[in-house]
Amino acid sequence: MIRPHPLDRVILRGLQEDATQSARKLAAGRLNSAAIQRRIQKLEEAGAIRSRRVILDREALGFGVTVFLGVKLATKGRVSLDDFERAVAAIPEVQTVQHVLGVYDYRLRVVARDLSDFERVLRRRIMTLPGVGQVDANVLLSEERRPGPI
Amino acid sequence: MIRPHPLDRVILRGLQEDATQSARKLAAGRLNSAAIQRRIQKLEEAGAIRSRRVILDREALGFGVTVFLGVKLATKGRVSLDDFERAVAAIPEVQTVQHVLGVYDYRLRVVARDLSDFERVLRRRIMTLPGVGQVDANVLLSEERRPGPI
DNA sequence: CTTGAAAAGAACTGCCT
DNA sequence: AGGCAGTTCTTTTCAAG
Repeated sequence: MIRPHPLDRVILRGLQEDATQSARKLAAGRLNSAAIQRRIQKLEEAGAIRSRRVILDREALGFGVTVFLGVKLATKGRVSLDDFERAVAAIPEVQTVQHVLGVYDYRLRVVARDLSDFERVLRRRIMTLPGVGQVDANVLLSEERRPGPI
Repeated sequence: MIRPHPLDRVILRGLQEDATQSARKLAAGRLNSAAIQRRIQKLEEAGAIRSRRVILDREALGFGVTVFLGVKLATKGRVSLDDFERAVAAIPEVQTVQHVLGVYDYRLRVVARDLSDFERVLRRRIMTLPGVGQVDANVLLSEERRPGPI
């Protein structure tokens, strides 16, 4: 397990907010940019940083509807989990697949152009998935991502 | 609304997987790096790209437990929504706050070091939030993020 | 583990097609 | 809008404290 140095925590927090920040800005006078650079590299090698990605604005791109689906499977053998996951992977509108333990078996983040587009996805793609039992839905109104603990 | 050029779709898809990719790699022989560069800048100005962030490996950092909470409020006036959101914002373990319409009123992504740490957060932090009614939980087993439609 | 400098690479700009 | 070339900034590497 990685126990990040206090300086590393500052770096990780900064990169979480904006990954384009140069090492020089992250240093902010406290340290040399090369030192920060080395710390970032160490963190990446140690696996603390999983990936660097762009977050798209789906609404600006014409996908104004985001819905979270909670799925309960009707049949839960190992094969049915594999089948379900394989079939879900073929649906382009599904942005995230989470295998969970609790009220649901799977949670899906689904994006669509509008509600009627979402209905199409739900009827043709989701409800026809192998092994699907009950499906609950929540429509996203607003979302705030926060740094979380480090 | 932004209607991205086919080339832009390729670029956005690439940047979603790995935002460190240089324009040269994204071009991949098809185009000049400067052309890609300009397209990326246009996309950023148009608001297609919301932000660039690092995704941390919480497990590697000692936060092995991720739980999704579905929260139903007991009282749902405008004031209680504001109160709830303000109070939630003060909990460092809460990584995401989603205001939703459907089965729940709010969905929270909560990270903790282990299950007993999570119990502490749940009892001391979540259940004491103003206006909280019923709380459902799902423990994350595995997660797959996919590109989604563009 | 930090510094400072030098080398390599990527991003941005103007001009041309 | 794509290509080319020059400038600037960032990352990377390395010797040294």
